[in-house]
Amino acid sequence: MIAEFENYLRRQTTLSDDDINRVIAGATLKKLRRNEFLLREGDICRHKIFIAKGLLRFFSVTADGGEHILQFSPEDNWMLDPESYDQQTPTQYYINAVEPSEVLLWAKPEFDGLLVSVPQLKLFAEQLISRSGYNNRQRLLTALSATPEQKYEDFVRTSPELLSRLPLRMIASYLGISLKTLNRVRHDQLLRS
Amino acid sequence: MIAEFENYLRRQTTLSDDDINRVIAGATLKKLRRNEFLLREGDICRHKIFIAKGLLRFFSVTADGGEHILQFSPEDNWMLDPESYDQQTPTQYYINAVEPSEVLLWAKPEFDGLLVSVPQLKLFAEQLISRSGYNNRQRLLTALSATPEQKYEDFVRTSPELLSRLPLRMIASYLGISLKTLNRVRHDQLLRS
DNA sequence: TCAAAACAAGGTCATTTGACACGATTTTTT
DNA sequence: AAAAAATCGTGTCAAATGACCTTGTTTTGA
Repeated sequence: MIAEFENYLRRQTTLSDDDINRVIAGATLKKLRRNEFLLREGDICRHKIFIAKGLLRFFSVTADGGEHILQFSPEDNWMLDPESYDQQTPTQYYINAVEPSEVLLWAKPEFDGLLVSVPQLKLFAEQLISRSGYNNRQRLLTALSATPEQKYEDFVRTSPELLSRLPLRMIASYLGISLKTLNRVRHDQLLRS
Repeated sequence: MIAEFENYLRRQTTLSDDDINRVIAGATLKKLRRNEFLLREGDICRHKIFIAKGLLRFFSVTADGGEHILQFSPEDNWMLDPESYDQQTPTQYYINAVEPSEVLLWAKPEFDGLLVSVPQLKLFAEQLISRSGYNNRQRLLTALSATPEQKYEDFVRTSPELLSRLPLRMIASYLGISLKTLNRVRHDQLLRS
């Protein structure tokens, strides 16, 4: 569980052994059962989350009870509500485990300390924020401009490894289309191949 | 034109007079005619843009020729393609002037220099990036979950000052709905009021 | 100031989409 | 191992949406 995170840092950064140990020392371990929640609407997002194993989802629940998934985070990714975390204000979102998962948590004060004492980590964090921004922009463009069929093809192309790990209703929710429409798209593609 | 920017910095930051002058010294002025372009697909986004007067739009053109607007930036706002700017790679987007506009430009090397020599500016820039991230996330959620009517109401609520400055076809493009649907929503709201 | 272009608003119609309901399976949990 | 829950794929139908076209008006730029 810690080993996964250590390998991740070695692959993605050039942090020294000491720095890596400093970062790890600040983390708390947590195992999540399927469907267990890490954040609910109204909570304050107090931790940065690294997913060592499993798969989390980040979603919103609208007034009519509909769930809308903004992000999936499988192992070797991070998850948080940036707005709620940065400003320590109540969130409008939910985070829960799609699969049984193992995560590392850093409380904000500890992580802020690490950002100062490990400057390399700050650079790395900024990279991650940038990438997340690019992704969101691309996702917004797709949501605005693509047909349901294009949205699904895009998902298959960019996240093939998630396809078999997610129930179709979650993929539909992520793409902003109904389950019915998603089934139609998949059915039509079978005919064409 | 520079006065607008100076006022903006005084309102939004606590930069010293010296720092403000340093930032201004790095800028180039440019006047834009209605519909003039600052960035086209394939270009590299070489400048940060501050809008002193007028209104710009940031959009993508899909294979079928459809325009999809991701962002409007009126006076006292910034505009750029972060991915193309950060990495100096070709963009997939367009930026042009909705109204005759006056902008300030900083080439990336100069602005990077300012971020180092004026640490306060760096903090301010990070704030802006965060806010832009929050906005994008909110926008993505709306695009995924809201009905055309809710999207329009949301736009009227969050950007009333833009309503009268934009042709309806651009608002429709920004909301990801057809002009026909937008007209229907507006017509129905007239009846109800 | 005047011609050209852009725009708002609406009509028609074919298509797409979602809501609801239904078994047949598969997966999860007890 | 059995019961409960979740999932997948499908059928039907009504409603929502977009493509295309037209008219009258406003705005723009020469």
